[in-house]
Amino acid sequence: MTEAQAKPNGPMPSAQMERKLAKAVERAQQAFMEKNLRFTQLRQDVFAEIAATHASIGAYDILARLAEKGTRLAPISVYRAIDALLEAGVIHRLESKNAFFACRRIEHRTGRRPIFLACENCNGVQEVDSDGIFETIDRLSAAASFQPRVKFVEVSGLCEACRPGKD
Amino acid sequence: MTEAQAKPNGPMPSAQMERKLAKAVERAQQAFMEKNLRFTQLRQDVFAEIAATHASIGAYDILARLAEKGTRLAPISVYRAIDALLEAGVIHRLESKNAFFACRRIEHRTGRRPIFLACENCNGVQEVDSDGIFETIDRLSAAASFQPRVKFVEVSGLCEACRPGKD
DNA sequence: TCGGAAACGTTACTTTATACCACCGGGCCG
DNA sequence: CGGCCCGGTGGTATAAAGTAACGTTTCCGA
Ligand SMILES: [Zn+2]
Ligand SMILES: [Zn+2]
Ligand SMILES: [Zn+2]
Ligand SMILES: [Zn+2]
Repeated sequence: MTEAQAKPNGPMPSAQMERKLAKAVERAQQAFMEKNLRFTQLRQDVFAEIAATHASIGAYDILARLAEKGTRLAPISVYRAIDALLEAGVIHRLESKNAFFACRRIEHRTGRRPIFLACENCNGVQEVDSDGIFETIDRLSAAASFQPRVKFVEVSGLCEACRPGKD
Repeated sequence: MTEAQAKPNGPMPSAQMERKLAKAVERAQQAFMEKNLRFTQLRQDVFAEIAATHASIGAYDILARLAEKGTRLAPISVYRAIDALLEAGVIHRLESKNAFFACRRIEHRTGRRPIFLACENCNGVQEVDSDGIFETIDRLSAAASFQPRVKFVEVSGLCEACRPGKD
């Protein structure tokens, strides 16, 4: 896993990946500005690392990758950056895996919640529209006199590419 | 926050609690028999500890409570018991809290999935019928060419008893 | 009754996450 | 200008959650 210079992360041409990553970072910056939060260097570095994987990644993996690039950090620093990124809504937390991934849908930052489809093989995550699930949850909660605050809908399985019996 | 949770259902005489717990243990035993699994002493102890809280409880809390009663165990032993209890379907795991609670709906052992309403104040958990949510998830997964394996829907919030602004 | 599988004990370890305290740098008040 | 607050950061240490490895015991069916 040592490459000349750039991110060795997938079958996509490095240049194109770089461009996409830069765009994602730019969008993140925008999100921070809109919420009057500071997109510091550390936060940017951590976000870039998460966005670069195009999958879910654990806090300590981020730590390790940054370390490889010369940025040695304490875990707490990464977690603080992650907290800020979560607050800005530019990443999501995958509860079932204790991992994080970059949000690719701008509308999530305005309160709209998706559901997460997490591949057990490649760690890729799809965010798909909840199609009324959260409304149903609200209704069920109300019927149970329960006041919902945070709702998690996560599905673990296999994505199309990782599915067996297809070639 | 490991001690003395208020029960969602108010104070209950100790004798009655004992009786309820005994019943729960008995039902668990039944479930183990039906699945040809062994309801060993360790598993029974761990289950009793979980069922006694009437709320979600972490593995290390179980460990501590058993230790107080003279049963000193290694973490792995508790986790092995938990695995068996999960397999038998007599407890559920709350992914968003890394905690476990006793199932109070027999029908869950036959594949029917509920959604979980977890109180952030008292740690009580309600299991309510999913009312088609899981079917919706299946549909959304199919539309995304995703093959689901494990699904969970968890809601974190406040139960009726813990709700502010009501007395 | 004996042989293999399941359960358990013990030790050590990994992974995930937070507490605590000091410091720095920019905005703000006097 | 000078002192102060405050959010962000660095560093150390430690808590919390979960697992690997390996040997021993217990159970159960042939
Ligand atoms: Zn998103
Ligand atoms: Zn995949
Ligand atoms: Zn249940
Ligand atoms: Zn409550």
